[in-house]
Amino acid sequence: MTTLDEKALHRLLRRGVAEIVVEEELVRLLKEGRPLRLKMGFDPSRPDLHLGHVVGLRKLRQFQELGHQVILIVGDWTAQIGDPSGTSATRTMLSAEEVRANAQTYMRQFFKVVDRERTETRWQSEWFGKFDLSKVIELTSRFTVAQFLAREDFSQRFQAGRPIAITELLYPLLQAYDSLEIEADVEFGGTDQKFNLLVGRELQEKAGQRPQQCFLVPIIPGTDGVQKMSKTLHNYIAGEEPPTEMFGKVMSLPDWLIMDYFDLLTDVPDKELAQMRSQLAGGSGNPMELKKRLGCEIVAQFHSAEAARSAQEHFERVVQRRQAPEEMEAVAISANAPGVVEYRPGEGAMVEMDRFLALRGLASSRAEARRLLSQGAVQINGQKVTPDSLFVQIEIGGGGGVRKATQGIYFVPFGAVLRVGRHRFARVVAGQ
RNA sequence: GGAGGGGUGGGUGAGCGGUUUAAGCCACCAGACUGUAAAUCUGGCGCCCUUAGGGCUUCGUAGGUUAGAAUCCUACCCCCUCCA
Repeated sequence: MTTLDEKALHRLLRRGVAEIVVEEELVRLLKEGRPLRLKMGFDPSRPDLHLGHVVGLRKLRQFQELGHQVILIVGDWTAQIGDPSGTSATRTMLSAEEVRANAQTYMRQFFKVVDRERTETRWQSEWFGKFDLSKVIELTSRFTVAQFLAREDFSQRFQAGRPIAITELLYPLLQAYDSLEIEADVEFGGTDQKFNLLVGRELQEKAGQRPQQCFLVPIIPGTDGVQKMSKTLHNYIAGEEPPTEMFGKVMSLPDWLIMDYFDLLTDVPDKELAQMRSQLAGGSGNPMELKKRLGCEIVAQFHSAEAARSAQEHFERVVQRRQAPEEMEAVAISANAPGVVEYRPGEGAMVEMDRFLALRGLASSRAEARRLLSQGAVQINGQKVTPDSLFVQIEIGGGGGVRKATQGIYFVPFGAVLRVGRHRFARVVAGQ
């Protein structure tokens, strides 16, 4: 066990913490000098892990560095109920294989942050698999409806006349029982988990166990800057994203989120954070530069420092200087491919651009391709394809079936870089 | 068991016989601008056909009434509330 000085304690219990119940007891536990059992649950119906979760995982990691033990609970039973915090549609039961696959996906990301050596993985089915009705009754008998209605989410819905499924009431109980089973000393969760964690605390106490401390971490806003990061709101940065995308998403964060992210998702020392804050406030710091640093810090955690560097280079090249990326997808043009009007071996081809873009997946439909063209979003070798040039009159075919096309025929040379919008690039190559 | 409310485009949420591919907002896409893929501004945002223009498809599902339906009728499915 590492000894605990005041500075370490401060870092552990102040930064990136929303609330601790009960803090004095946690401090006492930490000073006991034995490895604490830190509980963290995970819902295997949603294996994706994003930065919102990482806030808590980083905290677990910090505890591990002091010698404590993480117990990761795979919530294969609670997953079937659905977390009451949302609009909770009925969940479909997951097969054992699905749960296992999801758990693997999850852990692959989980252990990018948390130390595998100091983690024990437990499945709820270990204990709930042999739970019988008498135990359910015993468990439920320990709590009252009034207690549950104290929870804001439940009481609001109750008063608004919105439904609360019975199983939803069971959810916190099952989660609480997990704590009892593994004899958790501390349970971690976002502030929205407060109720659930408190139920665990209470259950342990009623069962004669030392009640767990509840460690609540802040919920971070998503890339929209307003709502909490979540998959359903499509405002998340996933742990599994490729470096360039992860970096790009960080750059697209609203500026006002920069410091929160630094605070909760990086190890940049408080002193530096304070500097950054004053820079931002005073207008002397460029938010873009800070965001680049943030992007690097985050990408490095999930990939590598090297990946972070090249992601930044990619950003500077493609976004800032508007140059083509080094690597891009190749699109082959052959003589009789759809959209090709005239094929010139060794040179390139005349193509109906809208059809071409749609068929090659560079636009989602022909209508979409037209929109992009008319908005000037398409470039060939850096040359903007202007709407005016849409109306080039060209004769197609020969002999009897002469057809006149008056729209969107362009010459695309082999080797050309095709750019659609800001993000999509392709290199044209000769095909069969 | 009884009474009632509701199912609309990725999300909210209007519309409640024609002027409706269906308001507004959000998300998203593009352009401009910029020290950022921030902010801001502008435009776009079902699909197909050859631009103009035309055609098709969409408002829980299936039928029906009508010159015409997201809007009316019938049946069915699903969701919710209240009383018991």
